Amino acid sequence: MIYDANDFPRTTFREAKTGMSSTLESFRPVERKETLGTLVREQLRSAIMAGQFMPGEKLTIRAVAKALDVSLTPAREALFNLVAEGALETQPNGTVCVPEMDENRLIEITKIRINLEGLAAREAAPRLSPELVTKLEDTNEKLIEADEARDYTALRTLNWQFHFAIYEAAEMPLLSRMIESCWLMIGSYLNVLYPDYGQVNVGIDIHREIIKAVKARDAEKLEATIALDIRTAGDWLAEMIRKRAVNGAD
Amino acid sequence: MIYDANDFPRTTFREAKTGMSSTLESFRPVERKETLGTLVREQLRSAIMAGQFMPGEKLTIRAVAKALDVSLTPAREALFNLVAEGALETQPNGTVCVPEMDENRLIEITKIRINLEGLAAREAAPRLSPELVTKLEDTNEKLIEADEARDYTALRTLNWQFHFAIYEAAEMPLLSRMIESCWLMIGSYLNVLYPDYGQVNVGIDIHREIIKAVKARDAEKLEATIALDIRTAGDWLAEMIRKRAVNGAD
DNA sequence: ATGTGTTACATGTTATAACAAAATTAGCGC
DNA sequence: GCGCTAATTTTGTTATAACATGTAACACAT
Repeated sequence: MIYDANDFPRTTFREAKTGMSSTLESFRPVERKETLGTLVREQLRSAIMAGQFMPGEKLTIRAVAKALDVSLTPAREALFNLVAEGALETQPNGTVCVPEMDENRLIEITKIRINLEGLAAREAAPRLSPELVTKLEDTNEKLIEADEARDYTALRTLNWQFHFAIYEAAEMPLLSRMIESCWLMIGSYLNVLYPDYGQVNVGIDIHREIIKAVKARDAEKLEATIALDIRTAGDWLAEMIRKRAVNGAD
Repeated sequence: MIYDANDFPRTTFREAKTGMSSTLESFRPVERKETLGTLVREQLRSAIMAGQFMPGEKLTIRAVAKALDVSLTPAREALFNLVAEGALETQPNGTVCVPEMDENRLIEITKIRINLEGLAAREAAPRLSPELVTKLEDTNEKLIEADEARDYTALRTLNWQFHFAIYEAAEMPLLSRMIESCWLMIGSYLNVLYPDYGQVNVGIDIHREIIKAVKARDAEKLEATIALDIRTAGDWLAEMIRKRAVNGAD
């Protein structure tokens, strides 16, 4: 109930192993049974990404275990994995909580994002295919529709898909994962700062520019435009944080 | 015995919360009691960093638990936290193992490192103090001594301290942590590829250049020199991997 | 000797119980 | 009402047992 699972398609690391008999050639290796710990972690990941937790909110092991009807063991595993990933924090007494966002943290994450996503853009540029362009245009269409429909949940998912479609083209799985972690770190704050609005509605023009750069396979422009996108979102969030501080919201 | 703890000083994330009475101003928050899971994780981290595990080596939960004389719970927690951090991997059946290093992976990590550590260098540049310069010179002295004494364990620790002294100056804890993860990912291979040699002995000249740049607070030169350092190490490792592939070592 | 089926063992997964420490609440005296 | 103490509850930590699954070894039949 609380932990509503959205589908931010996660980059996977498991490759298919080949080598079967002739008639069974078309078989794919059976999908690995997901452990409870993994399932819990993905649920939490989606909830964090969707901003369903308040900054500073405590996530007690037992509460998570109860909410998802599992024992303490997988709940604890999931929480601490997210801590290790940087998405959550542990307080001195061991309690896991959603990290607070201050301006310093936001600035740091923004700088890291510009570097990491810039690198992904540069590396992806020479590998960008016409198929990807159509996919991006398609995603952007849906994104605009979602924006007009004020469906900000879908909007956020589509924004994710838009950006990671490019980053995946770089074929740098470790890099993708790091970028993902960065998104998780800021994802927590979107809904808090914008209970009613999305953060990317101003970014649609920038998305058009990104698509142009992808079409042209212009690495420099692509990187610059993505950096602009990140910076814009960062400035926006920073302003929100400042407002919040002035208003004394807590 | 197997899991020999070296001291790669870990960047910590627990900031001191201020707001004490005047006389107790100088007090530091009491050191958090380490949990078994944390201790196991740090032991494993040191062992990985020191390259004490072979690439592909399986780390079974029970073996770790037995070696450190703890139950399965903290051993499992430690292993999976390192997986979440990217230092270890899980096989399809859930077994945790040290990731294999191929050239693609090495190239990817090297690119990421150049970006991340370059960012840290740029950000650190304006904050570099004369005290840091002396510290770096001191560390480099010891490093040269360790190199001459062929004490490659000490050498690696000192190399770590040298680089992270600069990165810490950037005061970007999240960035430091990401860089740390990168070092962990390549650390595993150093001893395997160089059972008898260190990898930084050629880097001492570069270190001198780094110190020069730090003295001059020249952000561009610092970044470029660090990039050179990373690239040099990467090329060296890549060559080793190729040799190993030809020799068919496994 | 090879292939096959069965058994034994190793290993990951998860729930539970017991414990300790922290946080909260209740109670009491002033 | 305020402050302090004690009791209660909450919460994190860890060990253990039970279970499921995967792997290896072994015996047996062809």
